[in-house]
Amino acid sequence: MEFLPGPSVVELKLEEVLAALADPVRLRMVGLLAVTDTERSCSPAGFPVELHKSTLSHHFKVLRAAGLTRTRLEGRNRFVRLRREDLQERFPGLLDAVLAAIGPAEPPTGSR
Amino acid sequence: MEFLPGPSVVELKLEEVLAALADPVRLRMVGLLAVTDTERSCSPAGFPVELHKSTLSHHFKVLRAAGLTRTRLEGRNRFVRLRREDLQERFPGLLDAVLAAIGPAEPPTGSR
DNA sequence: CTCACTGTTTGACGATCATCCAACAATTCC
DNA sequence: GGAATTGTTGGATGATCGTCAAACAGTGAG
Repeated sequence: MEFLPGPSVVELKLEEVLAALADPVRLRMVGLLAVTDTERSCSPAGFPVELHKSTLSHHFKVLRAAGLTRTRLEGRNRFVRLRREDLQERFPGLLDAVLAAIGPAEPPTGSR
Repeated sequence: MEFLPGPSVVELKLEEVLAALADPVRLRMVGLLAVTDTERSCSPAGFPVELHKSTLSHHFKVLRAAGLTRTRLEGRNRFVRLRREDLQERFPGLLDAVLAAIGPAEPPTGSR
């Protein structure tokens, strides 16, 4: 099981976490990840946002570099999930407050 | 008693609050304001940051526009304070978590 | 081995940001 | 009334950001 590198718990920086969350696209991605609190494929099916795949890749990288998410490799697929425990340990209550403020995100089952 | 205009509680936007906090200078300003949780003069004496006064003015404006602070006018002086209750009402736990994450800020009495 | 798929990287582009400088504005002091 | 004080504003500057397009890279399927 292989993961892409990211900061350890003690390396998490408040400013980077806040900066990563201060973008509407990434805030929505975090909200979607929080819905099931499990891994989610990086594919457009997993994140219904109308952006170029390179833009999504950029945002995934920012979230990972800030330490908000962990990315696992499986063949040519990437799976990403929130680092809720790590963030809770480093900045207690921060992510929960942000997720509560986001409000109910749309469920992953999309019946439009 | 006259205040500069700012958003009402319901007008507070999560992304703007996070964006305002995602800057190291503003994060420090918020931390300093939280120390005494009272009004603080906008003068350089109240905020020991080595920046141009127009830059401080810019940051005060961003904090106020995001709804993090309220600014009161008194002659040619400005006094600013955190809107802790408003932020707690709108985004429960968010500001407390941020302030806890900032850690102990230096006390306002400066005996270097 | 080639092609398809999933993502990443690089560069270009326009927009936004933080900073400083100079000028300006309102208030206070003498 | 003029000077000083406290801030604000506009503009310039360089840096950063989000976006897309094209090219690239690793893995899987046939």
